[in-house]
Amino acid sequence: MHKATEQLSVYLAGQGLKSTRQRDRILDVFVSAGRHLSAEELYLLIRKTDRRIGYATVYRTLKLLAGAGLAHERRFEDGITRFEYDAAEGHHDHLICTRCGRIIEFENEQIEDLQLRVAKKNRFQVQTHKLELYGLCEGCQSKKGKTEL
Amino acid sequence: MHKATEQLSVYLAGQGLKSTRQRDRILDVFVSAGRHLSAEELYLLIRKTDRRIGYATVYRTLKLLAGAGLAHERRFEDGITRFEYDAAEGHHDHLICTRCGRIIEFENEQIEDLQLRVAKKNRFQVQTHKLELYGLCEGCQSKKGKTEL
DNA sequence: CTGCAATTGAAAATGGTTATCAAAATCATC
DNA sequence: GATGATTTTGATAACCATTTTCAATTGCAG
Ligand SMILES: [Mn+2]
Ligand SMILES: [Mn+2]
Ligand SMILES: [Zn+2]
Ligand SMILES: [Zn+2]
Repeated sequence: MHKATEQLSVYLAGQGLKSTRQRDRILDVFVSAGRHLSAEELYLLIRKTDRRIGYATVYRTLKLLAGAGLAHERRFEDGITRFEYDAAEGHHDHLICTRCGRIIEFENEQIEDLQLRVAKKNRFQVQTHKLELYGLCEGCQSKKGKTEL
Repeated sequence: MHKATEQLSVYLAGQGLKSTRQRDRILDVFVSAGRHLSAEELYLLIRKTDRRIGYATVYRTLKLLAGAGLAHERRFEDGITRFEYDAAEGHHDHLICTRCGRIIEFENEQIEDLQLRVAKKNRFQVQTHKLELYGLCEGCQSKKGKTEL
């Protein structure tokens, strides 16, 4: 039993919720993928080995995982909600290629500090934040053509 | 004729597009509002003095204004697209109150510089970026209750 | 004016996501 | 292991912001 599966069990038990084949399966495929996934992408991945899982269940379970702290919800500019497995590594932000969709992650303590300073100056109490840089990844800078996002 | 109206005329002429009562009206109300507006909010504002304007036209015209460089499209976490009039003052980012929806704008050159440094380190060519801090504005920090966004 | 391309408004379509609800599964208790 | 209250599931409909459609109207060059 992986760490994630264990964590989900604990969460479900604590909330008086039930452990199901679907929830275990969805979490397993989600964690294995190891990347940002939309509900549909995850649904299609799971379908490859298990056709007895409904679309709505994937949506519901992703929300559940987010509530359990196992997934983070991300909404980039294309309007599609994606989730990423979060093994509690800590916060990070994103570089998003507008041509191929590639996502690069980064952390920058200096920027985080400056954000808090800006908030303080405006007497604003920060709960969360979002920093996304859109542009061309290394591989896409040489190619020609229109963007994807 | 305001600066914005003038700018729209020039844009339309240059693109072989036509000047219409609707476009002038929408731009006028949009600029006068002086804040971030969704298509629906703008539609309702216009309705107060002119009932001969369609919903679709407001959507289309906002896109047009964005293309003309007169409006900036913003998508915050509530999923509704908003537009703000941009009198070419330059770029800014946002603090967004999750309780009352208030939007505070800020500019921070240091953060912008650090963003470019992060991009460079990842050999990423930045086109645009988005920095949003979500939390409680001064007035909402004292009050109790649930959030809006 | 005239003619034609651009524009409009009402309504239907779209697309991602959520709600509904009857059937099935889970699990504490016997 | 059987029972039964409660939760979960899957198919489908509903939702809702936005876009598309298309016939009627309008702008404007000639
Ligand atoms: Mn990430
Ligand atoms: Mn703004
Ligand atoms: Zn790329
Ligand atoms: Zn507030």
